[in-house]
Amino acid sequence: MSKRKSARLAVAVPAAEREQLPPIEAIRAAAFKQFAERGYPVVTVRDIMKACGLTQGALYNHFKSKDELLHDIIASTQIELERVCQQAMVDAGDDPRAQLAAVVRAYVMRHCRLRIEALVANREIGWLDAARVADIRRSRRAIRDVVVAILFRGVDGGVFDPPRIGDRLDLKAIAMALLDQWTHVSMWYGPAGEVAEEEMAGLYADMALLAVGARP
Amino acid sequence: MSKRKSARLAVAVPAAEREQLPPIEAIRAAAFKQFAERGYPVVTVRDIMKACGLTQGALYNHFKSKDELLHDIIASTQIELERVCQQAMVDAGDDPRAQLAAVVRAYVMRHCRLRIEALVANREIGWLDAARVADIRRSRRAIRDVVVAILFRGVDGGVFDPPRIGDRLDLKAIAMALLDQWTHVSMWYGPAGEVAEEEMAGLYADMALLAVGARP
DNA sequence: GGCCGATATGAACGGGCGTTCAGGAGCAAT
DNA sequence: ATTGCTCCTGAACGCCCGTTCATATCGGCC
Repeated sequence: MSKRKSARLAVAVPAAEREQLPPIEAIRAAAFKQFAERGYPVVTVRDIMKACGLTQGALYNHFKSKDELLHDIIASTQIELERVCQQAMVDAGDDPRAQLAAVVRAYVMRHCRLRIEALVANREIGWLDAARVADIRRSRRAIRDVVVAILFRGVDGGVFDPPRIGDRLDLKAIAMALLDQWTHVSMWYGPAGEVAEEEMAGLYADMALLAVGARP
Repeated sequence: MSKRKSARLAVAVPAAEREQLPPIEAIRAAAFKQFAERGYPVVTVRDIMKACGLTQGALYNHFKSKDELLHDIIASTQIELERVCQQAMVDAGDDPRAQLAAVVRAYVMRHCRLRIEALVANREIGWLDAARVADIRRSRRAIRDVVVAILFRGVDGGVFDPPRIGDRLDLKAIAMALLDQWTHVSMWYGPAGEVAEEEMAGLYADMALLAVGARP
């Protein structure tokens, strides 16, 4: 096997700040960067620790295992994403259109700005063991349910008219389709890109409102 | 490391047909299944060959390396996907609305029916070496360009009115957003599911037409 | 029957893996 | 000066990896 020395994904270096981070934070940062660039299973404990200027054994003073390290960094971003989405909905008032737009903006903006973190959280989750993966999936379901709830209120109040399957309305499928769209902007959004994060978030919000048949 | 004995993703067994396949096809099938379930880097050559009732050395009578095997199975599905999309557009006549709907349907239907293949093609591409990954990316770009071209003709002919960023129109971003949505249905669509493939494809087509502001 | 090309075997190779652990370094409190 | 604690080192352990290769098997063809 080629063992992948080359990068899967270019990621900007966090500059010279590395030196004064406490070791546990340096490990987290190095792990994030390397997992994003090359993927969890081919990044070795030795790789991560060398990037922090330490040797492999020192990892186990801060984490029980490589698996726990992955869970730690995924869980922290996932929980924060859940919080941001809940907050966006609450702050947006009562109109489901405003709520949906606010959640899309928050979600997409975060996936543009913190694309490394989003990438790792979404792509590497499968390497966690069963107990830890369940923890993350719960949070994902919670976000999906926020979207479903907004859609339901919008349909109920007559401001959304989303496409149906025959005469059935599958809000869960629609929410999944929208979330897939928002999530994977982190796969291709260019940080030095031509389009600003806010503009991208606005575009996605407009598309979402159109897709669910929001009345103007 | 846990080395992941458990499945990342449940996949139906191809039944008793395995026995009469020629060896190279049996290897391809076993590799597809295992890569989908557990991910390329943790599936060993020994795993794949044991699933075919052979030993590890026999792989190299059919493929030059594990990497070539991955490229072989990804490329075959990717090329076919490209062909299906092109064909769908051509068969749909001149109306960009019919063309877009046809491409969505073809794309989503394929990603529901052949979800294992789609999953591997989309998720494991990053493990290929640089030369082989370029080959696949070209095909993906070609599909994206099909979508961009349809959008362009639709806007040009006044039947699409997609959201803009300020006054700018970013058809590439819109095409990417739509493709992300269609692609990742393969991550959660349940084959024994409540919704048939055709219905799901129809739902996605409706959402796409709404999202680009198609006139009725 | 004898030969050949295609294909399978399974030991071997060189290397890397996650994790453990005995020992050492630095430092604050005694 | 001594103790005790935290943190780090780097060798060691047991295991598995992709790949190679000498050897064996087998079906078809002269």
